[in-house]
Amino acid sequence: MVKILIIDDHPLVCDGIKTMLKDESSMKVVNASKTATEALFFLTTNQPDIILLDISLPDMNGLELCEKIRTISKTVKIIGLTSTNEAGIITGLLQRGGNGYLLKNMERNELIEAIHTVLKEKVFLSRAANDKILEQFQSRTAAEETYLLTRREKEILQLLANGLTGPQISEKLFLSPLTVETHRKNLFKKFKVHSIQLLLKVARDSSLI
Amino acid sequence: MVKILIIDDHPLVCDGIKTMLKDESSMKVVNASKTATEALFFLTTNQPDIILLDISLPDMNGLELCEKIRTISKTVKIIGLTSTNEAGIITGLLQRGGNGYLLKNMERNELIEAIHTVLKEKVFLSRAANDKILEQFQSRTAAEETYLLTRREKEILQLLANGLTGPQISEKLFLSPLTVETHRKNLFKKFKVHSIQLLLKVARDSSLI
DNA sequence: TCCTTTCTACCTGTAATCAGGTATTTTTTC
DNA sequence: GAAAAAATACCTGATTACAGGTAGAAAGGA
Repeated sequence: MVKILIIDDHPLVCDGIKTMLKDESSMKVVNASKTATEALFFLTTNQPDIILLDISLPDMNGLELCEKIRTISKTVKIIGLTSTNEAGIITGLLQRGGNGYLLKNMERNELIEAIHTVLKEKVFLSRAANDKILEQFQSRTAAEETYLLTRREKEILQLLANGLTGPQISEKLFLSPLTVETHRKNLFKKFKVHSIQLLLKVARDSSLI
Repeated sequence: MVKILIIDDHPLVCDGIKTMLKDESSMKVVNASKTATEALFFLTTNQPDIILLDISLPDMNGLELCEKIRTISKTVKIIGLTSTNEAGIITGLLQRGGNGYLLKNMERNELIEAIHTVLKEKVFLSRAANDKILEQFQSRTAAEETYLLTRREKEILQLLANGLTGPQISEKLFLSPLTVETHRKNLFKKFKVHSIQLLLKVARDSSLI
């Protein structure tokens, strides 16, 4: 009997998962915790095989909780659940000992498949999660390839975004003000702008700052 | 028999609502549409009493769909569903003929109460939604009271945020460049900054632009 | 109708930005 | 070790931003 712990503060999600699993005679939802604290307490006396873990909980970040659970149990399989498909969260979860990732708009068969996969010591990523990681990688790469900022340019850009003036940046980085000017002009050329305000606007819109 | 249409692309949510309502003998979920298109098609031949409407659908904004549904039926009660508690969405829904608003982390009794309330021709807002509207109002009021920008100052601020220079703004607003300078200096004084970059940073952080 | 607020415009002077480059040194890559 | 890239710094000149004000007109409120 596969024992499943749900950690999610949305009753809809918990009820939905129970409904999806009710015909799986080999699987049983043993608890549904609404908070990280509740879950951790439950885990002091219980050992589920699978944890379905919402990434955004009221009292703790899901990634943080994943890490804590992993120190408590090396063997429990942790599948992340979230509404939004973000590459950073996916990789963050896997780096903290997570075994899989599902979006809340999953279908029943996908949930079942995820559980079977992680029980076989494999990592499960939904197709959407896979696509998102790839897309994000390509997108960031494209953005970085579009502008190809050097190390110094990135640094100057960030300091400009923080509101520093050219002279202030030259003082901070121990450079000649004229050097900072040159970097600024190089940034203008790369971003095809003619003012610091527009430079910051485009950079912000491109998620570079 | 109260006929309920669910419009939501998350199977978990649909299953969860069905589970919550299964003991309500006077209520029946007659359909669960995953997209706006599917819902609108369903509504050509069916007349539910209640619609539980997810605000973010794959093929249409929920507020837009609310408006469309309202042109099809003046009497159906529409309760918005969303994960995030945003005052703008809440008021937007009500302005488009919605009858209520629920967060997806609702409990079963809250869903039941919402349905009963809107059937009595009343507006239902969850406590969280009510609190959010009040908080947002207070927050914006506080921000506006803090800075007390005049009409022209707000205009200048927005144009600066769009990347326009002083001379460009003077041309656009048919003002003397010196007038724009004065407005800019007044903004600096109110925000206690000494550069346009910092002005925009603070204004952005305060959600004024 | 008067007072207050907002808007408009001006002044001198300094600092920073912007443009359009050139050129040398250092670091990185092959 | 050589070539390429990055970093550094410089030049003249023009434009814009910033500072610290003053002052009158128009609009709004009491």
